[in-house]
Amino acid sequence: MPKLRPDTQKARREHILDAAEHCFARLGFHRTTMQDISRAAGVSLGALYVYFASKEDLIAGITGRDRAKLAEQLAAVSEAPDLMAALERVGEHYMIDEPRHKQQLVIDIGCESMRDGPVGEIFRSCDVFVLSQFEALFERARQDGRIAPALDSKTLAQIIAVMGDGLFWRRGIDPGFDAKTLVPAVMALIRSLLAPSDNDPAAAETITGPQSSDVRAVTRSRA
Amino acid sequence: MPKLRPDTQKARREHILDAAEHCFARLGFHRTTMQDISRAAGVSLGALYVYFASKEDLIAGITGRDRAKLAEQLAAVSEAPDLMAALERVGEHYMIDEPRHKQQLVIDIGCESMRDGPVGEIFRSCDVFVLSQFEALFERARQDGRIAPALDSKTLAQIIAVMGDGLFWRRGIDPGFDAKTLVPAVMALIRSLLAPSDNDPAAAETITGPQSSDVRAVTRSRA
Amino acid sequence: MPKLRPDTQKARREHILDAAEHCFARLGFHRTTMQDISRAAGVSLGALYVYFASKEDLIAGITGRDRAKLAEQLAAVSEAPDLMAALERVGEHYMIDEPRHKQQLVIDIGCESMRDGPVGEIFRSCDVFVLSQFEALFERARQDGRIAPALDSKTLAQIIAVMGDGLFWRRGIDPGFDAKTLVPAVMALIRSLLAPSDNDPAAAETITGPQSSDVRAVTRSRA
Amino acid sequence: MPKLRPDTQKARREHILDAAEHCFARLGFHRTTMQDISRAAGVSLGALYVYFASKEDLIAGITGRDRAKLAEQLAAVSEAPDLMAALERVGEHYMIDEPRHKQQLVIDIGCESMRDGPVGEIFRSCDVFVLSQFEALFERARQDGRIAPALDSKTLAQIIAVMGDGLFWRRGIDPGFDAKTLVPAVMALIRSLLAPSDNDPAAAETITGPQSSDVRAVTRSRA
DNA sequence: CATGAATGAGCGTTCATTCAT
DNA sequence: GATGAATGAACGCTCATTCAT
Repeated sequence: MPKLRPDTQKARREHILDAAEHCFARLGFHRTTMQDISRAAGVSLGALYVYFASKEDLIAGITGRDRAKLAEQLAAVSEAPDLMAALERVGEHYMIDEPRHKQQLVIDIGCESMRDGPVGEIFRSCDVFVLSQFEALFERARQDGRIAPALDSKTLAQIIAVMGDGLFWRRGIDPGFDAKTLVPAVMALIRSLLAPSDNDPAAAETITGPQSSDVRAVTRSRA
Repeated sequence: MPKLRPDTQKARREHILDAAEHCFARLGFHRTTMQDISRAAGVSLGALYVYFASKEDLIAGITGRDRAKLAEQLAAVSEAPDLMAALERVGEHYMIDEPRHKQQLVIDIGCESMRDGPVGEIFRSCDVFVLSQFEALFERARQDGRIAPALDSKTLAQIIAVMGDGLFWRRGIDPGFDAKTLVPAVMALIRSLLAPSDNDPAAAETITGPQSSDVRAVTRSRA
Repeated sequence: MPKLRPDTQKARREHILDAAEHCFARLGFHRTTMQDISRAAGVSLGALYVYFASKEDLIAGITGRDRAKLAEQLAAVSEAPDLMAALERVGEHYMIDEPRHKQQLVIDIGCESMRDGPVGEIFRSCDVFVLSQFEALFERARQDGRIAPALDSKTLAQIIAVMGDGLFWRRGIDPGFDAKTLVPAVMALIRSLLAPSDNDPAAAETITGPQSSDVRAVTRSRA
Repeated sequence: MPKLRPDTQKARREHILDAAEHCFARLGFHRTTMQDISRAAGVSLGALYVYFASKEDLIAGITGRDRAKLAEQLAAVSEAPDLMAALERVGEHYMIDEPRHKQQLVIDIGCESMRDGPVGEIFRSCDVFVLSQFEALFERARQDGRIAPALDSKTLAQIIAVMGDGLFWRRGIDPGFDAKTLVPAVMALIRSLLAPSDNDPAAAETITGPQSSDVRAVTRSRA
């Protein structure tokens, strides 16, 4: 069995990562055994260790993959003509399209990252990256005159993180979580923070007026 | 040997719970061994099992205690003359006064609660309780004319939970978390959602203008 | 099961050490599993770890026990009226009375000690101890006029070690090893090095004369 | 694909054996993995198994090579005009010129040879061969009148082995081993055993007096 | 012949839980 | 009631060896 073609290797790695993600999401990091993952991936235990040096390395792989995906999405938001609409799409993607166990996985990894170790380092670096991406995004938007927030970009990024993570957490933790209601409500909140003016010079009025009507619309849709 | 007096039993239980809380907060649930806890409590391993049937029972106990405490605080908020000020005090208590360990403990417990089992049940029942308390609180405030929110009380309660849990999560997860800036900012957001009319019947319009001044006020008040 | 009496604990430790010694001697350190030892000791795997923290700790225990025993023997030699006779008794004890697998065990431990680690440290400290004991023994004997060696005590101790270890090694390694012949022959060599005068002022003559006759006696006994 | 030329095969074998020797010497037999060796040899894992059937087969190969080398040296000693000088050169070669690694390797192999298996067989056959070579050597020297030992040749060979192996062992095991002092001292002992008469027919009497001067002579000659 | 990915039994060690004292 | 020694299944991980390519 000579050297595998790099793309075959890559594919196998991804396949194992998928299996691991699935197991971790269902059972949690600690309850999942390497056997579980190897079985789920249809691969021998030894083969697992050919691709990943340790259980933690699997988490690192999953986190890295997620970061790459989020980076792409953030880049797309950054270039979108309508900032809020793009942001909303990202929010809906994560909170509605994706299965709930993805959130649970992120929570598990975050939980694991609290006591330091390699997982913590990776998770933190990913977090710093996302925060700085958001900050840059808002800074650019502000300079382009597309938003007129009262808060500085860094704080803005942090509040977004608080709300995004809050949604993540609640979706993972609360079986009664109502994404359809809460995501738009949070988005309206974000909109009020950013005070976006998009292409509309009358934007100043969208802050109170339309925003509250948005909120009401959401409320009505629940009725 | 006669049965221990009930209050001695109770005290011993509390003492063990304290030790367990300490260990879980420092090491996390999975890394803490029953030996660790028995040692920290100055109690034999066997005695531990007299008071708690299993490791999970210990988290259940901790969660229950926390619930009682939060219920008390919520009751106090409910009876406070100034709703927002009371809410702010609760927020500051959890996010600033309490050590970071406590957040990490809650995150750990929440994480554990995701896969069903006794911990999940307790945690969820606690969550439902808090949510309903908040809902009732807002409903009463609305009927008293103290707030004039655009959203229904249930959604309001859920958004508060999202933001509260978001703060909890970020404080536990992010070593660079800046509570002094973020807690007031989130409080201002909540104020804008509730549109409290405590002293001002025109509160509904304070979303942008007054909101930002609110933020500044809060920030100033902490300096 | 309350605290075991210290002597019961000690006895259990010794019992496990015996079992481990037996296994290591038969199979070697690396081929012996903790299961093997626990089975041989009639103890559960977990109980093994109550008494010894690791596999290496077992080696440490065995080595420590051996050192204590040798220290006793050396002390006895030191106080014996007839130095050479006492030395010979020690040599015969180790090379003839004790089963061959004791040598093999020592060789195994020494082998393990070469690449550093905790085993190496223990083994080396034991070696230094024995060497210094020998040196002190010879120094005292020289000052008492009981021996008149041409070499200094330190070198003497080292040569004794070379010959003692050589005998150990060969007994462990060579199934055809003839202790009955070689131990006396080596003892005669040691005698020639020490030039003992015991209580006999005519000792100078015992160096060549009796020594060679000793050697011949040994040779004859093999015929 | 045609079979490789026999000398290419031979060269590859030697090359792998070199790499294995290096790894074993540094890490020990058990800590060295087949991967280590294949990497050190710059050869694929599969290729390793083309040349050597197993890990044990590698030690067997190394041992065999050593035997051939020692046999050559012994033959040279046998033909040397000055027996003791030749013996001394061999001793100095092994104990001083060669790196300590080599001793450790031999000890490792000997250790491995204790529990039977192919390694034991090879090692033992090598040992028997060396012993018999020594015996023949001494027998011839005695008949030629070059030595006049008090012991028979077989015992002589065995004592030489004890002392040689003792030096090997101590050099491998003891970081404080002082070859410069001990090798000459042991050589003087051997000289006293052999009672060589090369230049001096009165050699038989040199056991104490001349012996010590011999020791000094050897020591001086190295200064 | 050469390759190196794949295998899987087996290792040392941990720890929630039990129960004889 | 209290003790802590004992249990043993289960864990993450290794590595000699094989064999499809």
